Amino acid sequence: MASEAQRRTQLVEATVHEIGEARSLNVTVSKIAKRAGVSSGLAFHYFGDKDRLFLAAMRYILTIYGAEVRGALAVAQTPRDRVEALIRTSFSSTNFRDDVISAWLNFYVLAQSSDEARRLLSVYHRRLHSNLTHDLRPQVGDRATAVAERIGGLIDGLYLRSAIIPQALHGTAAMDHVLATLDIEIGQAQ
Amino acid sequence: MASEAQRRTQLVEATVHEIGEARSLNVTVSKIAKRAGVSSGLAFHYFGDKDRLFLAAMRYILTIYGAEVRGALAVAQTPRDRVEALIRTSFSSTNFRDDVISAWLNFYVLAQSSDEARRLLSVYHRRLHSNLTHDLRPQVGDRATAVAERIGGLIDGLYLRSAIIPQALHGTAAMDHVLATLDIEIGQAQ
DNA sequence: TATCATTGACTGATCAGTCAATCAATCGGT
DNA sequence: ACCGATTGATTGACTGATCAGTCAATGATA
Repeated sequence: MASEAQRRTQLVEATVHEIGEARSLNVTVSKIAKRAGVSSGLAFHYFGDKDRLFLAAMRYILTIYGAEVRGALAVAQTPRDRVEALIRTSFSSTNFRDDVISAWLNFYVLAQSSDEARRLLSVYHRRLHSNLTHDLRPQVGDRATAVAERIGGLIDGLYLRSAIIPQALHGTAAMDHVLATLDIEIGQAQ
Repeated sequence: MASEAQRRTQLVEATVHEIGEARSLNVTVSKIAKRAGVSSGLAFHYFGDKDRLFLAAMRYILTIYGAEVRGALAVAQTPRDRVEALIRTSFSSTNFRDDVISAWLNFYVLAQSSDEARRLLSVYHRRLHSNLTHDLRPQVGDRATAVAERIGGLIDGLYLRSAIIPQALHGTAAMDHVLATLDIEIGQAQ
């Protein structure tokens, strides 16, 4: 017998793996439960329904991403280092794992129809934006907000491209483009 | 009785509408057929299976987008105008219709598991990239390729954000950011 | 004994895809 | 003009499979 917390984690991780394997949200609760080594009944017992299991998986992904960002920021010294840390984290190997990519894409789709999913996604966006703005201000002053918007958008867009069509744009190249944009924006007259 | 071409178009358009309404690919062929005013059997008769109906819908969206781009380019005079036209078209009202947004997002998901969907998506990417590169070259010289990559990525990323969380970023604002980036990139020393 | 974890068989609903049958248009021959 | 035949358009009932969610029963623990 395991504690509720352990089971929830197992189920959530299994959900991410299954989504990654199916490359869509078309995964059955039974398969998820099987992968987690429990019965389907238990999944329903703890999460109520499939939607809430998906949302828990989304929170899990966002939590890990958030932790990675915090870790990277912790070792950064200058504001410039901190912005670079934010960019590099977005293109880290963690975020290029097949299941993580698939999860993100499907969460974007889910965000269209689920208020809670949209809320979670906008929390991520706001946090990234506020981190960027904070560390860009010493470097670009009043332009910080606008530059943060552009750097953030560029991260999302290039991530999307390199995740889906890696032949056309490797993750490393994508990251370099964002860093190049950062240099250009910082070099602008204020 | 209607011709095969007419029926195919009706079914494809109905598919886009249904995807837009469901905000996912979880739509039944029966509902699509009903919306198109025909029986489900006819949909299978013409498209074979659901996947091929989705791919046809994707081609339809990309064709319309391509036509809009061609139209906008036709009236543009200078290279700068042409790049602007490409950017503005990506944020046109057509592309902000709910069903079109939903279709795009779901096509990104589909591209993970369907070779044909990925192929279609990379055709779109290559075309945008080559258009951008061509018209950027007179303005930024050898940097054209890199700048095109960044502008293209920014378009995708900001489109995604403004499509999903319009409260955080209106489509118009998103477009302005891309145009601002264009100015900055052109203003760079070569 | 009381409580919590866990199972897995079961139900009801949904849906992709099939198929045999009907309906409409066209055409070649008379 | 008329007719049978051929071809293509169209239907919708049907099947087999899948799956979300339920629930009564069992196992473990304190």
